[in-house]
Amino acid sequence: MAVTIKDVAKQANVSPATVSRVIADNPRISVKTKVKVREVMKELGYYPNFQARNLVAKNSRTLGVIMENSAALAFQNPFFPEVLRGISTRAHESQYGLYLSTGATQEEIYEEVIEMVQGRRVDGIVLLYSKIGDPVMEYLCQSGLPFAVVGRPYKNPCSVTYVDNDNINTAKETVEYLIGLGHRQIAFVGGATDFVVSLDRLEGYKQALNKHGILFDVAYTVNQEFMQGDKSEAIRRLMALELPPTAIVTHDDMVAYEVIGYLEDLKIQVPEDVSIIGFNNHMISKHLKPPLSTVDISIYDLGLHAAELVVEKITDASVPPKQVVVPSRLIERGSCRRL
Amino acid sequence: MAVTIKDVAKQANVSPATVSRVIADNPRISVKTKVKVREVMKELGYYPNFQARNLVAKNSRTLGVIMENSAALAFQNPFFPEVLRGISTRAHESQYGLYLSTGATQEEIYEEVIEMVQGRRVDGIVLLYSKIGDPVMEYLCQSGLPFAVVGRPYKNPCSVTYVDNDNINTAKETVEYLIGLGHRQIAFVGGATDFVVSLDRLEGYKQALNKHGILFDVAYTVNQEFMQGDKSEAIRRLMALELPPTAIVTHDDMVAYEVIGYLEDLKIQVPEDVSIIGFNNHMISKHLKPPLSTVDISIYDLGLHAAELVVEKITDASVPPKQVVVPSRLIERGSCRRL
DNA sequence: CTGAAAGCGCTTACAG
DNA sequence: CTGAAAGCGCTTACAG
Repeated sequence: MAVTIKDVAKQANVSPATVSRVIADNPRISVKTKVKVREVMKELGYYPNFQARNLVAKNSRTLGVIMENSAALAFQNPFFPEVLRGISTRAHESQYGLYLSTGATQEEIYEEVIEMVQGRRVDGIVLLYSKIGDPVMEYLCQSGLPFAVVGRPYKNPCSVTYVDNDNINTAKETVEYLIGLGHRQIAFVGGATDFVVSLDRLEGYKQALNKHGILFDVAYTVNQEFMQGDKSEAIRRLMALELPPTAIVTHDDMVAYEVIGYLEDLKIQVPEDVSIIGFNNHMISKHLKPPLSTVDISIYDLGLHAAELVVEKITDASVPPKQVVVPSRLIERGSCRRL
Repeated sequence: MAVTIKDVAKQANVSPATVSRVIADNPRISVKTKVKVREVMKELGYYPNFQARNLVAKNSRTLGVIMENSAALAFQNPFFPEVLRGISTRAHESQYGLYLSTGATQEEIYEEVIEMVQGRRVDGIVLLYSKIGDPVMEYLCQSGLPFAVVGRPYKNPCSVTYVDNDNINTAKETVEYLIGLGHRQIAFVGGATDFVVSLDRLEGYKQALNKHGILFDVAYTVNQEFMQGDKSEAIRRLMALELPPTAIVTHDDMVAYEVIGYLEDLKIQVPEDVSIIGFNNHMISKHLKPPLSTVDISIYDLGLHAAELVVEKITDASVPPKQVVVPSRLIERGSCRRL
């Protein structure tokens, strides 16, 4: 049997209440008593039982982290580990633990989140994605539990606390960079269309084209869901257009390299024939061939701020919803060329 | 205030004990009562409080997952997300939650683990690494809590439950594959030397050389710590040997590509001048140039089995320590050539 | 088949 | 400065 507060109390000749106060470092307890109790605690190897403590404290000092477990994609992508590292670091600073969702489908996740919240398993939640019509976010909103989203919510963004890049402008500037290099036929390979980040980047892409008098044409866009089918076929189709793209923006570095692979199959060289640009600045991208121009979106900071916001909200329920914009920046390397 | 068992009891005109039994689906409760109580639970939106339930049940239905958060490396590497996906899947099947360590240093992790265990936060633990002289594993051993390690323990492996590849033989076969292609000068770029996996693979490397009458020479080995210094310099030195390697085995695909990058800086081509082989079969490796020959170590299965073993041990404390060997296989692609 | 009571290990007003 | 008592929300022998 584990040693409890009673064992310590008995051994130290004080009441359990006093031991509890020593643990909480209550200033009304004499230094002498504290020293003695702490000695006994060490001697017996006492550690507080979290379940008991949390039950009465009505908190858990735990943050729930909600992510999708389904797609191998979600995991292979460096986004998840890096954002988690940011969350983890910030949580550890404030002595919060991390509880991870394990569900694979949207339904499983939904059920899990409700259990976490209603079951008082977590004090707050970091939602690692923002998608359209997501019941999880809706539930979270009406639950009243502190939470922060990594990514802009689709509906009423002002009432939700979130961290995001300015994806619209980032995408816009990225496309304008290519336009500045003389490109006019620019393709866009985006992520799944139910993610807000995909919509935002597509919007930025459109805005850039529009600003420079280039007509938007869906034929130049490829989305992730489509790519789940036959990716190489999607690229083949793209390059078979009457005016094939001279530049391609992709939503992730690894996807960029995959596209480069398909282009090579078609004897199309990067950057000689086609320029390409990625997102996320994967650690390896600068070492690969060609070194990839990419947008660094500061994934670690996204996680750090999300955790920060949740902890703040837990600590002080009266803070209004906040939105943090994490800067992103274009890193020029060798995968784009001037026309 | 959240709705409790008492609220349900009152509304359903039964005692709290009965409600509790309905939750547990106790067969001694009449169907009629069950139906009524369940109705009320749904009506009031009742969810059990985990803290309370766990306190009396003396378990938490939670698995602790211990990993290192320090190195950006640990996270960028696809190993972590993929092994977590395996763990997550298996845990979810048995309705276990996942609690993640957040510590960055070995000391922080050590403290966290003790708190998790003594504080009854978790019912079992998956340790995601095995390193020499790790106080965490020693503590876990003597704690009596069910745990499983991903990776062979350095000391008394027979008394610890773990999952691993047969790293010695895998490395041996990998090197023999290169020897079979006519290579004699084979370099080895391994991970940090305090990880058992690194030792094992180095051992396999040595065994292969020895078996084929090739003298082992440390000059042909580069370890990760060394590489933390100046990686490109390490490769330069390697290639400046009197008999430079004609083949290089690296412990990770991404490291392999980084090495390839440094080789290219030296105007050395892969596979024309040097053959190279990776580990982990990163999703992107088949798309990159050159397509990388690599050892697929079934990371997902490593996680799946580790979780399986812990759950089994939790369910039945009497099961003896088990060791599961997950198969790995060499995937031949275009980065090696016959001499 | 169901209820009253005790208890899991802790915290926190309330007294003194 | 410290203790006795009540209670957090649940479960589980023990009765009946």
